[in-house]
Amino acid sequence: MTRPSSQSCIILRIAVPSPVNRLFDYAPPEKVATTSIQPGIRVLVPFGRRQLTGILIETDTSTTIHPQKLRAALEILDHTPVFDQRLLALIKWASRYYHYPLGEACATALPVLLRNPKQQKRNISFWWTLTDTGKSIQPGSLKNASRQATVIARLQVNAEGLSGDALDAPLSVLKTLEQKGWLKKIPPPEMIKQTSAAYHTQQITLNAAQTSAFEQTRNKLDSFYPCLLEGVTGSGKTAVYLALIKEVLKRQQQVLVLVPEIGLTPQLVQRFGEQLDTPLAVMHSGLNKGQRLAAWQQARSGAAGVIIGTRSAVFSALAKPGLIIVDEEHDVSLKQQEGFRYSARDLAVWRAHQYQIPVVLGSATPSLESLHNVQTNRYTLLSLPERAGNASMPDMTLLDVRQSSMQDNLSDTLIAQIQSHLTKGGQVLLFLNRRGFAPVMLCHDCGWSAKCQRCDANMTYHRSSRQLRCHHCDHQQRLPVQCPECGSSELIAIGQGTERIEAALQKCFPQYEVLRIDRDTTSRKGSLKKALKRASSGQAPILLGTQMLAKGHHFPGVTLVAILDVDQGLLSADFRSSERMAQLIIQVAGRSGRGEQQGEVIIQTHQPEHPLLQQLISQGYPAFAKLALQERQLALLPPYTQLAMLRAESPQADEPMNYLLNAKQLATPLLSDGINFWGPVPAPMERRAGRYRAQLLVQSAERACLQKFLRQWLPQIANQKSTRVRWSIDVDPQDTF
DNA sequence: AGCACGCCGACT
DNA sequence: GTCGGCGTGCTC
Repeated sequence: MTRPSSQSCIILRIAVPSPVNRLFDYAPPEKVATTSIQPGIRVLVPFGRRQLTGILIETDTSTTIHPQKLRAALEILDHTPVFDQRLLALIKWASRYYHYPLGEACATALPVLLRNPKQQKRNISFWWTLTDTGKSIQPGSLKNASRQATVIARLQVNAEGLSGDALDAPLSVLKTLEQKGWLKKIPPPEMIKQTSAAYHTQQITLNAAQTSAFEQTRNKLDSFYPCLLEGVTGSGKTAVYLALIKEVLKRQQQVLVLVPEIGLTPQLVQRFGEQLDTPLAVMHSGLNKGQRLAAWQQARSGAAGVIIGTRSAVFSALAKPGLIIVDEEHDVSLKQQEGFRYSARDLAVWRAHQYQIPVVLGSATPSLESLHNVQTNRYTLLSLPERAGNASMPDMTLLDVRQSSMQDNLSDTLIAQIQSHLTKGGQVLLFLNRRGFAPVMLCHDCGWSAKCQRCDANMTYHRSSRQLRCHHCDHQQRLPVQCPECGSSELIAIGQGTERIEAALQKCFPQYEVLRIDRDTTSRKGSLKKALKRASSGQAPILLGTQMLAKGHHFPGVTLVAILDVDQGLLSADFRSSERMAQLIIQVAGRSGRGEQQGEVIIQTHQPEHPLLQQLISQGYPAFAKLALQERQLALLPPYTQLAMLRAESPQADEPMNYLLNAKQLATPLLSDGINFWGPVPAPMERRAGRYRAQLLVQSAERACLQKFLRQWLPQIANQKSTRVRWSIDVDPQDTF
């Protein structure tokens, strides 16, 4: 039997957001012009009993699917692809490399409003704007039509118009307003024509090192040019970014800027906004659905010259990309820690290669991976060795606190130093990466300690709320008055958190204000901003906080920075912990002496002879990194080898280990040279939030070898039937626990 | 992941 | 008799 040779032979091969990692074949919907069928468009498809938004990956003329099983797609949702060819290639590559289903990878790359089947009836190809009549309407006069009022109000503040989706209103509402003559459809904005004259009005002054970094990159704007901009804190990396961005904007191209987290976005956005004469599209977790879509559209249409966002922005559709910048490239938050575990930094480099444009990775404390890439000549090193302006680098000293008298983690020497700086009118910043009052609550009479019911962890005592809280799950309870074991009322708080240090500081320095900044004091919206303002204005002489304080903020009055407990990081099981600790020390130290006065940094430790710590303090980060890289090489760890972590978890105690042992067995027939297993072992904190966890590390000297192995192995793991065990694979893991 | 089907225990 | 527990299997 022959098939009709009509257009019905076209098969749509679609990536559907489902953990089933393969494509699904569909017939085209009825009456659809074949011209609109191109890879990268969204297609509404029936999937089992549901309707899902999939992405068309390719078309074919035949299928191996039984004709009776082949269903027709319901609707073509786009005229122009949401992913152009190069973006689709990036997502495909990432899906393969991180072993995450393509359909789900596509879904995470799209704004929610475009992946929710209920909301996608509206046409994103058209934008709406107010007519002259519409402009004069008072939204308040539409009492009985609040949705219409909202639309009018939003368009009144967005003169250039918004798309139907960004307006987040049903089409019926928009149609009504159109009929009333208040609204009209407009085509999406084109790339805004920028007059190059505008960029000469505000010249950026660069010092010699900045000029050199800028010029080297500017000369490579037409080619793939991966470079590491290593600039000590305060050396003015942002000025180099700005100068480069202006060059790219002059060429009518866009710049994608990736930043680690929302915390430092406002400062960068403000500075960019002041210096650049182009709309900025900002993408971060604080936006609502409509705002996200608006930003996405500005990026895709080219209306925004600069797109600045957190890691998911690496998937933004870009009209005319000319440069990618990854700020704080060492930051762990650039790697997604669950689900689609991609590294935004690594994907940024891949994307830049694909577009043949430069990618600038900036950091004061580059990752060992990037430094290794410099050593092997894959990246060019651009360095800014000196602080901009008059500021000089702070003096760092290790303070050996062994056997010295301590009050709540503050040694006498440190207290004296704090006093001295305060007397001279300086501001003091103390850093402790542990919030709460005390990490352990112990019964003095029987030795009972407060453990979390759902985790293998002690509960932290929070004195202000008189609560015990687990920092690993959401569990919290009131502090018992008596020991639940023996009834004793002698419950004692062991160890120090920021809350306790705050109390100690208030006692030591009653005449000075202590400002504590951690997740507990800044949970209310806007309170962090307020506290940071108070800190940077110098109103509070003593600042105390967790790593929230470490990143990117400018406190010009700070002359002394103290790191209270550095030992924690040196003792951790993770092989990256010393790198993290060093980065944190340098970042925190960078808060000191950014103004005119000389800064000082004191690091309290019980391990003053620790070689990495010694190297860092006496020779600085580059020397530390060199030593740390040698250790990695000897230990056969990244960046000299490649890792992938298979994790398993279950509410049942022995299941994860058994599952991983079995997975390792499955691998035996596949094992080729160069694949090594480390484990399986139970996770260092075996039980977390009521689930038992185990892990198996796979190591190889060659990326390709590891990938080839995973490609054969993972499908077999997926076939292992186990209802309770959940597993995941993490390529290039950031945490090995 | 959903969502159904299916096969066994405690209820009005 | 059926309501509902979660094991098993499929999605073009």
